[in-house]
Amino acid sequence: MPKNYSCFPEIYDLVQEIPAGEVASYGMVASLITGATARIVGYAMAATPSGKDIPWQRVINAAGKISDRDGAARHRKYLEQEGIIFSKSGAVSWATCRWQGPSEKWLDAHKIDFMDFLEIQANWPGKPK
DNA sequence: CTTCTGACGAAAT
DNA sequence: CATTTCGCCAGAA
Repeated sequence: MPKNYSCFPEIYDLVQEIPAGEVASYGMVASLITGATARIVGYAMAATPSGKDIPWQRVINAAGKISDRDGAARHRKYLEQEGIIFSKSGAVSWATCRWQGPSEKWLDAHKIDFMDFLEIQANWPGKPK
């Protein structure tokens, strides 16, 4: 497994914008960060520094499932404690708990035009009507 | 340079 | 739904 990517700090910064009770996919996070891909975000979560208040558990895969290896059960438990509901097949409902995106403050700080953001957001999973 | 390997994703079956 | 296939991309060996 790789070690350090230059975009990790930015990824962590964005993940901290996700509130309890909501979840995002690796791809969603990557879509807002230049140079990042869903895979890179996955690596970042695996290397999340402990004790820095980074809600890594709120980032799951595009299928709405936990794609963890060993700590899958623990991962799911954390989310359930935050109010996330899992279906019988083990997936969350994007329509009800999907993160809607970062604050405008974050977008501004990272120089992302709001209209561009809306375009990106429109392609996120489980498009809420 | 080549090959392998992922906390991934989308499309096809 | 679940599985398979292929695309993806930066490190490690």
